[in-house]
Amino acid sequence: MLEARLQEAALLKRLLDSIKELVTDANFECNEEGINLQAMDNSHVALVAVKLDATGFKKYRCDRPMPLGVNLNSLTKVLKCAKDDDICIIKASDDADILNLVYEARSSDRIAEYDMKLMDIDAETLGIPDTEYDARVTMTASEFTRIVRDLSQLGESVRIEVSKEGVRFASEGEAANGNVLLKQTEAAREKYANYGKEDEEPKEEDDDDDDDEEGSSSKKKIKKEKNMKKEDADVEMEGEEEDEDQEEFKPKSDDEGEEEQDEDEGDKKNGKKRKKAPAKSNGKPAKKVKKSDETPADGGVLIEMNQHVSLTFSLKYLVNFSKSSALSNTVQLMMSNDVPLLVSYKFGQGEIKYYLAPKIGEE
Amino acid sequence: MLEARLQEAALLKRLLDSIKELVTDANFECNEEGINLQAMDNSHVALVAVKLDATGFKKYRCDRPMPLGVNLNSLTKVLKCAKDDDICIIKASDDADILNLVYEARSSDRIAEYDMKLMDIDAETLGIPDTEYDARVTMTASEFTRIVRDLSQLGESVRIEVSKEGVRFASEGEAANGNVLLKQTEAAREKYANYGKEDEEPKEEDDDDDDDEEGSSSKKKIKKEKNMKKEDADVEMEGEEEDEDQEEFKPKSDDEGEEEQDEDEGDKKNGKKRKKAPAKSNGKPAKKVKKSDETPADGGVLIEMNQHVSLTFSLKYLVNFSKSSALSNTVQLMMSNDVPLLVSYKFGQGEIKYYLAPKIGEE
DNA sequence: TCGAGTCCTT
DNA sequence: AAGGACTCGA
Repeated sequence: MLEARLQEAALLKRLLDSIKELVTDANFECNEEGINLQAMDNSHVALVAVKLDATGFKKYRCDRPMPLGVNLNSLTKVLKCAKDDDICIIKASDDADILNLVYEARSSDRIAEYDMKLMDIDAETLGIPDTEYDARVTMTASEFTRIVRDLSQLGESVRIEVSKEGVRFASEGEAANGNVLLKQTEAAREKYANYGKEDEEPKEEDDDDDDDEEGSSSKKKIKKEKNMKKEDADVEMEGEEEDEDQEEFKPKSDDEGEEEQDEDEGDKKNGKKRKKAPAKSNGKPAKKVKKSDETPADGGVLIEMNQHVSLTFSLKYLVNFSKSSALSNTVQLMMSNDVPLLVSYKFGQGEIKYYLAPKIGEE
Repeated sequence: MLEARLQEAALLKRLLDSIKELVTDANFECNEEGINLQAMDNSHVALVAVKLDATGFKKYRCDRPMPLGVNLNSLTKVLKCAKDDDICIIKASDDADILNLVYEARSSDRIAEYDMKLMDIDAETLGIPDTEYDARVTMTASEFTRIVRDLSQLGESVRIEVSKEGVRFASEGEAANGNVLLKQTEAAREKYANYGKEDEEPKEEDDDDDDDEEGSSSKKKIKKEKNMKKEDADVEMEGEEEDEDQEEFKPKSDDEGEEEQDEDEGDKKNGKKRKKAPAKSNGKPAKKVKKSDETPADGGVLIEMNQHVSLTFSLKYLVNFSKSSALSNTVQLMMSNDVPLLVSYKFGQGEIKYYLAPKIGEE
């Protein structure tokens, strides 16, 4: 038995808008901690992972873990029947063959109820390791959207290059080449000082003891990352059907990875973890990270990095990912060389993460 | 070497939006005085001429005249990558095979750079004489847009008829006939009293002594116009490839035209030069003609004419021209019987002019 | 007058 | 399916 009451149907609607073109069917894995969805896109090039925390619901009850196999097109249709500010109650009985959605107007004078057929979907929940990345870029979602959309006019792919000074997105096309450089600014640094530290579990890291083992950890982390991959290989994407695309996901194996940029690395990497331990939160008061963030001004990025990274990705997917800007004002790009990019949008009740393998041939 | 710095990319964006459906490729003729573009539309029925004064740029440098052959679709794409309030720097080296565009955010924390391939386009710069017209109609761009769009729903063409009292736009269609009469009002007269006299070379008229020498000069001007045509025939549109459409552009041939209107003629041609000599500004204070004009109220037209004119034009083109209302709030229609209509939008940094041959058969 | 939603076009 | 334009509502 699952019963989840959502304050606003809009959240689900936006969520579905974000992923429905990438994925057609997916299991909503419900357990007492919340609802998770994970799926490869239809061409098995990208992976999307959604997490909705139980705490984000007005009411949440899930007696036992259950996968709800949903056709996203159907769910999108049903969700279109909800008004944005309707209260939305989702129910499924233990046999999990029907998803029951109730939309209740704020005023309670309208109650709509929909039953949607569920389906059995092979559970391919992939264990995605909480990898460490060499570079993390935090920026406004709208700017990211803008950049990938702009560049997608020119060419098929974009090279993303991160250095301490900023991040550069560069594309080449028949008619024109273009690149956009976003500089790290003090304003951006302050703006995002607390990003992901409130309301949100970092989750992207697994070092639970402490966030700031600066120094020392660079190697460790890199190793850890690799380890993770190995360890979870069987449950990872690689473990799945052998798709040639798959290969891209487990990039070339690490030839380098011995370097130390301890201080920076430590800082960066632990940034997320450090949330609760306000070790050095720039002294900023804990601003609520509401739906996303409340910062209005565009421009500027926060760069956290150990190492210069330069990766090339298909713009088509990035444009697709960027639809999630409806869910959050802020996006984070996590990158390590030759490793899939992680694009993360955190919102009040959870997070949506996209993984995309880099183009190997560069271009 | 060309380098031009534009305060707002929006100007270029709007400019391209205005013409990109009319013309696919065109030379941006750059010289020390600014940038000019001139092209026939794809079906060789209309001609568009854009002028951007060097003085309108924040910085402008052009060492030697150079034509930049641009595919307007490509340029449009590249310009879409600029935000409206970006500073836009255009550069081309002397070999002129690449156009470099840099967009700089106001905050300078974003710098985008695009390189666009240029192409060789047969220079067909047509010498367009600064013709005298029998009638000039000045009105708000939005009203013009509205009228041609409205009438285009009824029929294919519109008859524009100018009398002292006003201007009438009339169309006939299968389902309905319609006409719109705009009366000249005192308000409009005042509103436009200084239009084009500030910031801008008049250029549309050369009667520097007065705008309203009604009566007396009508014949004179007509003659002048014809002279102009003859004189510049070789460089005029007529001089181009023999397109049957061409014919429309050189309406009836001047039977008279032996007279000398030296002063007028000289004026016209030098009109641009004369700008600094504020001969007769109607005593109006020099209101800045900013982006366009600052007059808010719609309605009413200013009519300046020697002679009643009645001409029929294809609405399709007029609707197309009217896109330039993004550039200016005011439009001027210049007409003489059997001569191409000139539709002119003046904006802070220049002007865009469209020429359209009348339909001869009337309908 | 501005913003959001819908419809149409590419 | 996405972007732009237009219309209606707040």
